[in-house]
Amino acid sequence: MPGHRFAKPPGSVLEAHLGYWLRRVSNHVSGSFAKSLQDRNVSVAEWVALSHINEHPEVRPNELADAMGMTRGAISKVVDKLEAKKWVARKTLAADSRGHSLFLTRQGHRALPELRAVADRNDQRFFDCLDAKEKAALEALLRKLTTSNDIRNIPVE
Amino acid sequence: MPGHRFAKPPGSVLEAHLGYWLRRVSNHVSGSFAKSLQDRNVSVAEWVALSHINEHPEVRPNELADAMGMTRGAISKVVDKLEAKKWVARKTLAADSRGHSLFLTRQGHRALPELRAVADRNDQRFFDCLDAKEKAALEALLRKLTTSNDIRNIPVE
DNA sequence: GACGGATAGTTTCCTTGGAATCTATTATTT
DNA sequence: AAATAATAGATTCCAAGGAAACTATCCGTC
Repeated sequence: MPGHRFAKPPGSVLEAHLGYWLRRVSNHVSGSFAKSLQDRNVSVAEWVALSHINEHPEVRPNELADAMGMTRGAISKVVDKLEAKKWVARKTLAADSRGHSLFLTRQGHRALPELRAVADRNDQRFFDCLDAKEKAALEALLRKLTTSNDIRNIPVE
Repeated sequence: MPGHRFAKPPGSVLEAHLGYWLRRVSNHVSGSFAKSLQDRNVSVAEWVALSHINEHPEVRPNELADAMGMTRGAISKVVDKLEAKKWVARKTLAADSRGHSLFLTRQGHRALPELRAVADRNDQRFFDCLDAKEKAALEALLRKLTTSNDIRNIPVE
């Protein structure tokens, strides 16, 4: 193992930052995922929202925003898109007429499997180069970073 | 530890994807970095470009785009910003008048240390929760993903 | 050495997402 | 119960980045 003896091999300032590597890889993975989805005219954010609403029926836009790490404004637009596709509907709460709850339409449910397949394929393709152990290690590290930095998580319920 | 015994605890389809975790953490780290920089009116992309040009004087926009994983069009705009700040200058190549080379101005050099400090702090803060071993593991995994997926890398020279 | 392609960089158009504002409703205070 | 504050969601405005078109130059061929 050469070059590990005298402090940081000069390398690059950028490369010294884990955030740099993270951004690099993440942008690439997400970018490629976005490209796979764009044949279907679906954005990554739409997929995440759809999937989340599916798993948390009756979520409120508020919570969805938290879960997805986006602002309410952005979520509002994403939901608009999904509503335009007739995949998601908003229902005004009985208790509080300011609030809505979100749920999938029948069509939304029908759209899920294919999108999930695209997501699965994309993920597999990218992380194929890691063996099971490495994948587990990566996931564990990312989870640790998530919780340690109080990154708003999917309502764990 | 409940619910860990029978195959994949249903969890969530999203959470099953490493790309999801990656995006989540990466967005958060970069977002926070962006916020630290915005007092100085500097974007993450500008920091990366500045730093890269510093370490590779005379790079061409072309190469910078490759290195940063951005399009030439986007780089053009980032360089515009840096030029407006008088931190970077373009010099037309003698050999090929289509091409430029980029280099830091004196002011650009002077701006570096403070920005580097911001970057360092941000990175430390986020990855503080990992010990040295974990950090090394994470970096190794990200590097592996980078090379295995042929993510255009900083010209390794 | 003129013409058809490649190439470098720029520009234009479009989409996405954040910040701040706005509207409508509900909660709280007095 | 009137007035004020807080909250949910939508809207507006802006900056960033990709795709594709555009401009200027260079290269290879004839």
